[in-house]
Amino acid sequence: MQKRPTINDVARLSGVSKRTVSRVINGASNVGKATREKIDQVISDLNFSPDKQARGLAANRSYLLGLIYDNPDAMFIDQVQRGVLKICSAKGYELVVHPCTYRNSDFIDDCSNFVKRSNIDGVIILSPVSESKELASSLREQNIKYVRMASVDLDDHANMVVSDDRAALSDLARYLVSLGHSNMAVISGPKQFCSSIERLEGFCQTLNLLGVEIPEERIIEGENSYESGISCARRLLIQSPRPQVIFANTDEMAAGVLKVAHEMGISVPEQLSIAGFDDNLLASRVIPSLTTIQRPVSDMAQLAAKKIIATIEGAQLDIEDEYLVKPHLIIRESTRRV
Amino acid sequence: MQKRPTINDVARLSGVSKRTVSRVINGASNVGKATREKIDQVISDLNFSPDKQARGLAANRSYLLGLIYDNPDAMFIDQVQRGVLKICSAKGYELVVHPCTYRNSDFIDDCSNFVKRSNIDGVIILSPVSESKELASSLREQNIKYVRMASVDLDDHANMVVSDDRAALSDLARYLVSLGHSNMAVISGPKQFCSSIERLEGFCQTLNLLGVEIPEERIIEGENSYESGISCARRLLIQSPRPQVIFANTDEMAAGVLKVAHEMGISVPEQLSIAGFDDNLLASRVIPSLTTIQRPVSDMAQLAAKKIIATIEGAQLDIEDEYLVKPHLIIRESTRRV
DNA sequence: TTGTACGCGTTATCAA
DNA sequence: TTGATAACGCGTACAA
Repeated sequence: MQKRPTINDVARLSGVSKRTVSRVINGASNVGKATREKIDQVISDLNFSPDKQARGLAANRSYLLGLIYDNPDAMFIDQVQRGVLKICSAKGYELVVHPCTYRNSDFIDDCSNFVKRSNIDGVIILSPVSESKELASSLREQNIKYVRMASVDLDDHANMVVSDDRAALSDLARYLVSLGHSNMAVISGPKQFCSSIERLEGFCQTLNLLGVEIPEERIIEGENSYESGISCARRLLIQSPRPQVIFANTDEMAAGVLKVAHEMGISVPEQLSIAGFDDNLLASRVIPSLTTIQRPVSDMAQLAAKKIIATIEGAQLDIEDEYLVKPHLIIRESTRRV
Repeated sequence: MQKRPTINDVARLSGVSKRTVSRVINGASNVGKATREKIDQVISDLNFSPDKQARGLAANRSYLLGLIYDNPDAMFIDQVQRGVLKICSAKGYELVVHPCTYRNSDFIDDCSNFVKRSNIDGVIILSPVSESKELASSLREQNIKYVRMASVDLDDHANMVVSDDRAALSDLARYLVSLGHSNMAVISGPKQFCSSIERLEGFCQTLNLLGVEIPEERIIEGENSYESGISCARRLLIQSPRPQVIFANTDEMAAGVLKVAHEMGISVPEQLSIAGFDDNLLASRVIPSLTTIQRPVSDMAQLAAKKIIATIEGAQLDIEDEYLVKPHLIIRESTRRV
């Protein structure tokens, strides 16, 4: 096993100083054309690539990107990771993951330590952790660049990728009304998350516009989990008259509703329409498959990666202005005309 | 924003040389007790932690662990990542992820480049990529430590964590026979994966022992996906007499079988018992919920992390001998006595 | 038990 | 356009 070539080897073989090689590596403009070509040749002959450690030590950069999240949806996480990697590995960055626990009291410290220890150049934060003002300001203090993925623009657009959940739920509302429904109920997400509010409001406000009102007792707060979906559905489905539509804040909860409907002998979608959010793996596998809302997760992740890298490298790109993406409605079997 | 403290600051404030501080950081034994305590005090006062880059540059170590995989089961990936992190972040390592595409022709190069670029100290490889002899030897050439997670011990035990799928399927076979079944069918995984073979053989051999034979036309090869489960189930469920049990190599495929049974009006589990493998999210959400086999994924991941770190740090631990874990049967609603 | 001095592979300052 | 040379923060022969 031979040792990795260094910048010195390149310099020696090219007959120039390593400073010049360094210039070529970093794409500086002030290098003679012939010199540059010679060096590029030697680099590719040697299959040389600069050592990240040394580079980081000298330039105070690690070429490492962090990903912070506390999200139970594994499929979402996986899509984000792959999306981010598609961009960042092409630009010479690696991705370091850091799942955490939002509700823990040492959550901020835990994340701060992570960015400190790992020396990452920047970090992408997924919802719902991304909604934490404290985390964002802690990172700002440490002078760590970040991009937050969320459902509301709670920061400079350069630091945000937002999914327009509100608009998506407006679409869902319109669709359900177009099916002739008016007797609806909602299992919302925890009210402390902006995303829950956005979705709930987007849904209800559009319904109001269309002349449909949801009575207060038909809007209950769930915890986004399957079990929570089950217990909320039980409370909703014993009301009389029984709701004919339930929108659940996550597919997991929608699956819980489906389960309860099945237990109670309520047929879906004949007697009850159900809609979820996420386009989780479940959504297409469950019988009947779920009408739901799909965010362009990979696109969002790629956008976030582009933004964080642009910020780190100090590029002044138009990309800073691009920040809003719109989820779209996926109609499956769980919803039907009355 | 103040600058991070360095080893020099610690040395100065403790009134010793940095060589001694270095000894304390790295847990060398030959340091006076009083000196050590003094230094530890200063370190915690300053909230000092050694810079990974500098450390890596000097010692030729990066304190980075890699994770290589090509597995469509996001939940599995997520569990592995969290399991690995539980161990490695406690020991001062970070986790760098690298999803890849096994069937691509440049797969080996892609992974080699990854370990080279990222400077990781070691890598954990998940199945089915872990079954690649070529990847393993390529890593060995590059002198990168690795641990492979698989269903067969295809390497030194120090480099392996194996899940005894064969034994688990033996359990499933016994269980199904105990329910009085004998009329069974199998949708196996792709035959080029060892895991598919292990599961199939574990199942069939135990059945044989118990006097149950599966005719050849009732063992068909799927691709582990939902769609594949659907097409295989169609072929199986038109056979007459119709099989009363189908074991599918993954829960995804089992969900496909469930779907087809539903379409054909075959009630599960009354007329057809179904079993899967993975304990995927689906398994407990689908109606009826799936009898399946669960691997102790987090335990396996933690074991793998312990092993890779032990190898990197040259520790001669007993942990090298521990390598086998056994998945266990989870009985749910999709299987029933005839 | 402790300390001195150098090297790791890069970037950056300053001069030529 | 190029090149000596000093950082960067830490580990480690070697010496005391």
